[in-house]
Amino acid sequence: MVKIDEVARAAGVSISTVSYALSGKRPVSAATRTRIESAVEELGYRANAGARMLAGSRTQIFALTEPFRPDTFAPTHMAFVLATSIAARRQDYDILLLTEEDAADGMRRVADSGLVDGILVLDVAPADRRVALARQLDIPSIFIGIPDDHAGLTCVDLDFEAAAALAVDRLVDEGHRGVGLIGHTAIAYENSNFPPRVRAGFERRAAERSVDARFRDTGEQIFSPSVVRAAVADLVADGVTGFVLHCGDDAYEVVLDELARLGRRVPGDASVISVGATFSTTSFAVALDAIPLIPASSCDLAVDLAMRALGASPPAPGVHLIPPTYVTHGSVGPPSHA
Amino acid sequence: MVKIDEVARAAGVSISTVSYALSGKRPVSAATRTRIESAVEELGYRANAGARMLAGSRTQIFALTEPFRPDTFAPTHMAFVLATSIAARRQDYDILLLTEEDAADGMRRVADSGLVDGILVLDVAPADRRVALARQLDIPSIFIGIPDDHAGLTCVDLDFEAAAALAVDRLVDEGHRGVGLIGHTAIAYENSNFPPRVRAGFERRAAERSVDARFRDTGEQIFSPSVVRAAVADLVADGVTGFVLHCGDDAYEVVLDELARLGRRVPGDASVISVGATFSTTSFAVALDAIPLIPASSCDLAVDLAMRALGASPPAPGVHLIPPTYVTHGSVGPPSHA
DNA sequence: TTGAAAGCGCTACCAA
DNA sequence: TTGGTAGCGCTTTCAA
Repeated sequence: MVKIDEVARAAGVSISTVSYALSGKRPVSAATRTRIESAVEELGYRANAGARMLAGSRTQIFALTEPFRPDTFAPTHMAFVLATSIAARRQDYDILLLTEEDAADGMRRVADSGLVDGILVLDVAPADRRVALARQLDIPSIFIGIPDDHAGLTCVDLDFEAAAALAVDRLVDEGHRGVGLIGHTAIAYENSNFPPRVRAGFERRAAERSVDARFRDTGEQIFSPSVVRAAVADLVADGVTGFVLHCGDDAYEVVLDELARLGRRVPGDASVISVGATFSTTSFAVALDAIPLIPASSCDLAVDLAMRALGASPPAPGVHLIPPTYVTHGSVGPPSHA
Repeated sequence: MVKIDEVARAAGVSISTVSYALSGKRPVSAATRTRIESAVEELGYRANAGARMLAGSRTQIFALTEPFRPDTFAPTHMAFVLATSIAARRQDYDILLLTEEDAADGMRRVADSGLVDGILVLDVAPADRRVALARQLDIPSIFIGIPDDHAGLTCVDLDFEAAAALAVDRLVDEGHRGVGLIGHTAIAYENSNFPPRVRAGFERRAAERSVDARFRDTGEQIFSPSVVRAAVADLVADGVTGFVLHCGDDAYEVVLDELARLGRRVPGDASVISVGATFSTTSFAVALDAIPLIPASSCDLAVDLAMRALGASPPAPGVHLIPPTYVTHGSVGPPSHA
């Protein structure tokens, strides 16, 4: 382990100059900087993490808390973890995983020991126990997702309500008068924060546009193909021609298959829009129009907010909603009877 | 942030006594220990992580490298990350995530900066670039999975070959003379280390037992239902009555569905054994006998080896294979024509 | 059984 | 533009 004094000696400067050259917190002449940089390169110097944490004011680590629940959709979860890690590395930060049963213990531990500079909170529940804790800690927390009680918190998320409303608008603009939302499992509406928001946006905009709106979930605890088939059949029977999908990818398959079985062609007889998916919607039997949930968008912003919270003028707490974007793939058109 | 000297003052002892009472590295009288512990409790003291890293010899952090590839099976991956984190916490260690494109950069960075005490390597490829690096670093690396070239490395994994052999034995013992392995996608046999090991164990034992062995993958790059259906149909036509499944859970559904469509009842006409699954095999149409891959087994052992590698007498490098366990659920019986 | 104090390797203040 | 050095909050050696 080469230390800073060896670099200083090799470059013929003082220790402090090496430190400043590396941190950029003090001007260093070009010539000196070059000498230092090549010394660093040759010796393979890397500042000791512990010393840096102790002497400096930053640990260069963010904690990421994500309570793995059994009903968690793994691919989406992984995508967010990955996106967070990438966003953090871009700012020279590392991610420390907090996956204990009691996430609160972990948060308190890393905050009180000064191990991390901030906490990123994933997989937020409507009534999340981490909310109360975040308010107590003296390091900033950024929530990716929006708990019911978010006063004083900094939250980041896709504007799910706007996304659902946009989907309804798109369908109604096309002439559909009956729209249906195929949602997640019933339990997801209790454990997660965003399914209810999609449903609310969907129903509100449908009411505003005076169209008939139906909602069906895709199972009780876990996804059930038969529940999905029944839901699709019922909605079709009720005159729904515009479908909004906000569910797992396996449910997508079933919805499309059931529509086909019922003789409804997409987009001829039925139009379909995916809302809030992290997976590609182009590899199904029909490529689907989508208003995607892009993990990188949320995570980049979250890390950015965390960085700013550590800065001289921390931004005020508040909810940061990311506007939805619509991607066309040809699964939406006017209803056939129109 | 309460510091150690405040605890010392509150307990009426010296700083060093507090440190020793907390670390247990020096005997402390019961009375003194009690006073210190209550002071710690009351003040909410927690040792500063940076100071500990700098002064001590341990950082209490392990890095976990896991290059998220597009063909990674997310649920399994997540299960391993979670199991690793839990195992680490049990030893009072935290997990730092390394998910950069170039995992090697991350490994070198955390090793050279002394940020972590060791590295746990996940999702190991047969020809893994992290192998060469692990040999250079001066902190221990533990591989969860076995690369082709593992000389001098410490590796942990389920004994996949023995697991496949055990499945074959079970089927042959029951009277089956034709066995088929439904494997992962073709690309997984290049990118991952364990699918080839299952296949090898399967084919070797089948040869030893003089039964006919067939192998089919479940798609080229990604899982394809039609490929699976064709595979099952072909194997059935070829007289296979004993099926070994080592593939994604979505392929399981298709295999069982296709067997049903072909009029083959399980276990009456065909017997099925799951090998190396991390998901439950009891919630399919038929509950399946299984030789599961238990993430906790591998990860507990890996963390244990990492801890020992940091100890006074580090264990010699080597491959640690975990013996397979067979779980009966009623999907195996004698073939109907026997 | 306990205390005093010398570092651990940096950062950043104070000088020059 | 650069250097000297006092900490940062612990751990651990040396003494008592």
